[in-house]
Amino acid sequence: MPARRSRSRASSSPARAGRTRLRDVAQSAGVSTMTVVRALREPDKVAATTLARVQKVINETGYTPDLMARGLASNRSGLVAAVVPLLTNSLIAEIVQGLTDALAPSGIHLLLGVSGFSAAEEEVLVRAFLSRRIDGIYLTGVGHTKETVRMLRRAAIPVVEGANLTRQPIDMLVGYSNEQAASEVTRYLIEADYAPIGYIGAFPRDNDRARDRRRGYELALERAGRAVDPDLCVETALDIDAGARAMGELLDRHPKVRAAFCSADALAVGALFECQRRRIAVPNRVALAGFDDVGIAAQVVPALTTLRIPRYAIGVRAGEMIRDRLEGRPVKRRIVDTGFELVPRDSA
Amino acid sequence: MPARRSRSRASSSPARAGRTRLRDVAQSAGVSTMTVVRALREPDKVAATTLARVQKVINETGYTPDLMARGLASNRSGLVAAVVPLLTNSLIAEIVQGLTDALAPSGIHLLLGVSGFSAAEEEVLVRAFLSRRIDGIYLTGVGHTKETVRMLRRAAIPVVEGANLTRQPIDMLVGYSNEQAASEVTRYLIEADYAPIGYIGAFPRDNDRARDRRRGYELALERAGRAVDPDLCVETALDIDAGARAMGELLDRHPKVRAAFCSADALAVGALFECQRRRIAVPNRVALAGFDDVGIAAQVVPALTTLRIPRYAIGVRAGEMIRDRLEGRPVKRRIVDTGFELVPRDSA
DNA sequence: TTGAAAGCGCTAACAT
DNA sequence: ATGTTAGCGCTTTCAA
Repeated sequence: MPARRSRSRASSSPARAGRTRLRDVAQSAGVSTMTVVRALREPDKVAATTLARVQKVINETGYTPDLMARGLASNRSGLVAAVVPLLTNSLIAEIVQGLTDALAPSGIHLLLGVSGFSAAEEEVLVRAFLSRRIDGIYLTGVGHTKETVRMLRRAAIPVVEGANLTRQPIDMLVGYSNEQAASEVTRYLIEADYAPIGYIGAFPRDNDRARDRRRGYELALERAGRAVDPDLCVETALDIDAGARAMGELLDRHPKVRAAFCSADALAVGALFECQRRRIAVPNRVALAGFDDVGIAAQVVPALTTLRIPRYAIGVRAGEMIRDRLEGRPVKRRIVDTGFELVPRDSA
Repeated sequence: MPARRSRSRASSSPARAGRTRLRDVAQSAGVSTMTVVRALREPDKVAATTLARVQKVINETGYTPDLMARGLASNRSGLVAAVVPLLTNSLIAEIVQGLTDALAPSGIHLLLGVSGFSAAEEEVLVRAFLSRRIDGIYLTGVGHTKETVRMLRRAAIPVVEGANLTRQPIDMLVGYSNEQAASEVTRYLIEADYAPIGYIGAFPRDNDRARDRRRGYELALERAGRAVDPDLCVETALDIDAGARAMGELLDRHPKVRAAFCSADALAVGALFECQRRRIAVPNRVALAGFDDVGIAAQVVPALTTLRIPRYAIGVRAGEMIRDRLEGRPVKRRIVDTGFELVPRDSA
């Protein structure tokens, strides 16, 4: 039986075309692979002279470990996934930014999945990521399919749900009560005596944050003894254009609407522009309030009254929680309520 | 020599705690592993009855292939990386969105790296991603360290640089001439007889797009026989706040400035708000032009004159080019010039 | 302080 | 149409 060439294990004779392997380094340095591994990870446990020899070879060859092989052998991929509904939203982008920033120091890489506000798509992504043996995962919101939850529980990896609150997180959670927050903004509008107060929000389907925000709006009205008029509520896509169109619709339907609570700054900003186009004075004829306190909120004229949440910090905290778990540090609180803060400005 | 238990290959006796493996499926179905592989990937090559048996087991066990092991064995990770300078910018987020959308159908996952406008950090990320055996990579812009280029060339994987043009891409490229585009916007301002025309742009360091845009601005002035006054140019961070501050600075330094070319819509929008705060009429007293035609540009009042580039399409095209290469389809054009389009609106 | 051997779960190449 | 075998490049366990 002639030795096969194509997949021959011996690296000696035919000059290997591929990358330098651990074994190549070991061979060149005249040591075993284990010694190289130790030189890399626990240098103190290797004799100084041996260490020097190994490091020299590593530098010369530019050896980099194959993270794929390492992952297979060690049962640790060094990969953490993040599933977000969309990327083109300042709030979400900041959370992801926080995640990558928190994970980078540990050499963990981020696998990004965009679900398009679909729990089914989220499930598909989670399944695929699990196939990749991710070490942890960040999920937007607290609404997921049964199957998503089941798979994640079974995988027994650190899971952080973010940007909302629930009693029964899959594992860990860092967020705030969207319902309470929205209710607070609405109460602020109520106390300023605006009436009627309309609602402009994102589609609630597969979006628990949006649903809870609307609920908060309704709750505040009810608590104030005001009726909730579904006709004053417009639900739409989550961007500036949509916000503008929604405001137009609201104004057409209810020319006398006196205020609008927009469940996202992007929507509020769009609404503001629509008012400006119609020469409707804000806040004098219509007051506007947003949600998230994204960068633009403070800059727009009039500055937007909104609700501040620690956008970037949510991502960072989530990343840290995952890291803590992976590195064996106990996570004190599995549910972190970041809270929120009403930011009254000029638009309401 | 007693058989070791802990890492014993035999899966029969001790009920395996871990996930179902290919071998487990094969065993349960009473076939070899290869038959399971074929059932999964080339079902026609498997007898109907065998196929049914295998699929039954797969369904029952919920078997999912271990992509890590597959990657190691097949030398294909199914991972594509994207390195972007930051995420909290609408333009960039849309490109990444396009990338994931284009890659998803092939089951390729996106590894996200954020470099923070640092070529050195980009290099670190590229090196790490290469360690992970990525199958392809998207890089923002055409300016990279020598070492980044060297590593990528050596890795011989599909590389797409995006959002700018160069004669010598590392491999493939999909973008447009930032210089020409900026020059065109500036020329538009010149022909409208605004003078002097200021410049507000992102820091040029490790940002070739920003550098080229400023060059385009200067070029247009020179071609029109106008002097370039560095004092009319403000460089800053890339967000709305920074744009507002930059505009303030420009107005303070040159109260008579008649127009400003902002090398990104985020900056232009910030500048517009600053003008509104100072009750400076746009475009009557100061004309403003942006760049990118991000969603907000059309909505802001007055609507922003800007330059449209196919934001989302750049990401999609880049993703397709990588896929084509990976799937063995010849890539006709390695350099795709997407072009751009001046969008005159109300702000200038 | 160092090394040998087995194996992570899969695929590629070569049988039959 | 199905099976056998030898790896992918690393880590783990045990031994020296």
